Amino acid sequence: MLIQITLPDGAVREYASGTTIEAIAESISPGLRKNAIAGKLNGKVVDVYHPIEESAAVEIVTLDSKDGLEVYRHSTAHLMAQAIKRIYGNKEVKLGIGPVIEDGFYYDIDIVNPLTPEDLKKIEKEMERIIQENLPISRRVISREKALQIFGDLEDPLKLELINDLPEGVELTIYDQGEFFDLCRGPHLPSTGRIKAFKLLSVAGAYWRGNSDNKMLQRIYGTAFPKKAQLDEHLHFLEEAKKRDHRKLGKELKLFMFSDEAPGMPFYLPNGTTLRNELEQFARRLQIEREYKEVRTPFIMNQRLWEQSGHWEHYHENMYFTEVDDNKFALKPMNCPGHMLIYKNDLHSYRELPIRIAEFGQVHRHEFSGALNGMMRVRTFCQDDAHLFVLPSQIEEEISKVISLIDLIYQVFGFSYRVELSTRPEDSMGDPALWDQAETALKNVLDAKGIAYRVNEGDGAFYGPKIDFHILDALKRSWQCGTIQLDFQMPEKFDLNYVGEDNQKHRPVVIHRAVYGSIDRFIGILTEHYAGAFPAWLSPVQAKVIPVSIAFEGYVTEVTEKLLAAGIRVEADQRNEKLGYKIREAQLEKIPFMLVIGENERSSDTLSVRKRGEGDIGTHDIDATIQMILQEIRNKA
RNA sequence: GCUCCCAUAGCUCAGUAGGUAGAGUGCAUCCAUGGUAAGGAUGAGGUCACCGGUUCGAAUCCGGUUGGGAGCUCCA
Repeated sequence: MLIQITLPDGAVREYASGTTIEAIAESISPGLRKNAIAGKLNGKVVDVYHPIEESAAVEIVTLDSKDGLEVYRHSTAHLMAQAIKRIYGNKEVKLGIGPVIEDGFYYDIDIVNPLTPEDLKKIEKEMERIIQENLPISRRVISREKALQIFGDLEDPLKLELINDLPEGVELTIYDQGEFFDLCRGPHLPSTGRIKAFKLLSVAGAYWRGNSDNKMLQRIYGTAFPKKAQLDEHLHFLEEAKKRDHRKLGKELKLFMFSDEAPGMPFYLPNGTTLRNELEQFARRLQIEREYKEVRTPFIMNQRLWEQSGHWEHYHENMYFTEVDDNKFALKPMNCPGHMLIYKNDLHSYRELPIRIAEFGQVHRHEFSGALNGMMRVRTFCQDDAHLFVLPSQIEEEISKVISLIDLIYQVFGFSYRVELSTRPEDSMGDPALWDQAETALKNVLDAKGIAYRVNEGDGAFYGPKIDFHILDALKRSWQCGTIQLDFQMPEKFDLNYVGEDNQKHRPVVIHRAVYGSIDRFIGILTEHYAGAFPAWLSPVQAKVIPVSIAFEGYVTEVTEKLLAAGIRVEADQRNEKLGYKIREAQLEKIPFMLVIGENERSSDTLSVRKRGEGDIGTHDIDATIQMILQEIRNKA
């Protein structure tokens, strides 16, 4: 019987029923057959050996595609599992799950002895051996009973649990390669010899199925690429990313420090304080232009306020408490309740709304010790927070304005970002109908602005749905920074109201928003983003005056004072060192402008300018240099 | 919080048979007075994170505590 196969280019070819992806690839070209590692049958990824009984749309999957790479990495995970079983014993190693992730794969295993980096090397060697053996990888369908029997014989409780949890009617498959087999949906490469370049990266603990009530397994991370050069490039990227680590750069550039006396709480050194002040001032100016009013609220407020706001119920495990004069107080984990009190301090008319209250609010949250990570995850941080009190009819316009503000600010840093809409979580507060209304409002704005977004079902805050802005850092990790949250609950809890046109009381709606999110974390992200070479407007020291020798002290002082008077953050390096030495040091400090002074400059009232990233850009007179630096600062480039 | 790893001079790190510590850099002093990424000499600087145990003797071995790292979980 003949069947018709439709290829991606629209061509239709006839084959005998029972043909395979492999055979179809071969019929197209021998090269394609060599490169085929899987196929897509009506959009579903399958093995190259998969028999095709009926007419279908078929696509040959090669390593160049995303699907192909995933198959490749998945097979590498199996290869690793096989190597581990060979080394440590078939029954001694219990396999959990071994999925493909962003830049590689991992496998969770249960094994008595903790694995060390030396073990990883041993496993890699064994993996190489199995590649040499070029074992064919084949698929077989088994019944649920048979699967339970096989993994029961293997004494592998993890796989048995997986099998038992698979829904009825699902086809169970096992993939074999030599003596090794694994329960797996597949598909996989045709044989182990197809794997060319891989590397095991690290081993760490991971709870079985991500639940801390379950047993802790060992997770081995690895990565694999079709070509050695690609693997090398990836490993090189990881090295480069390490050099940009904000914890390392923060120390080197003296931006901030940490102390055993306050784990997870950053100390800002003078350089970091300058940077942070610039970030705050930048946001502050834009907010004033947009008619926000800035406030400050107490760090510690009575516990009953937090009970009223719902934070006690939903958030107390992350809060710090204290007792003073027999009264219980809490250190604020969020700024909203304070802003609610400010709103209630006055009677408001509908004519006043929207009211936009902003605060650079320092909050404290008790994070797990194991969750702390430099500036990225801390226990006290400053939010560039604001609460907008609006009429229901103003919701969409106000949200639209916030989105524009966020976009404007991110553009200055050159960040690309992703937008996510998070909907009602399980422990939500309030009427589901209000939630639906709020979610619809957020969707409307995003759609109207033509912004692409992903929906995260159930990931909203307990008081309302939110739009989150995720930026991508140098390590390609995505960080949630900006957020816009709609809140119908807080106005209820605090009995907020305004007097309407009808002279009656009405409920305003609250919009929470942040752009940097955490200023502290934003500084961490910026440090990695710029690799410590901050643009002039953010640089703690914008210019350094460097004399060729101590003979020019007077002129150096004169120049320095002129720059200071122009508002430039300048330092003079009057140490009795050689020019090259001082330049090297300023270079390591990543200072944007070095102003070199010697006899030529003094006698002509000029400066020799050395610009970061460009080198010596020649001699300029003092005022022109000042203007050039000021221009660069203003440009924020 | 949990699992594994780590903690030596301000910083980056050696110290791999248990015999009370070393380099580079930085710092101080002196010499050298210089033109775009490191001139030379001398010197100061350490309860080897903390507490306890084993031992004649512990930076080194064992236990605990604190802090850090890689993850799990949660979030900004």
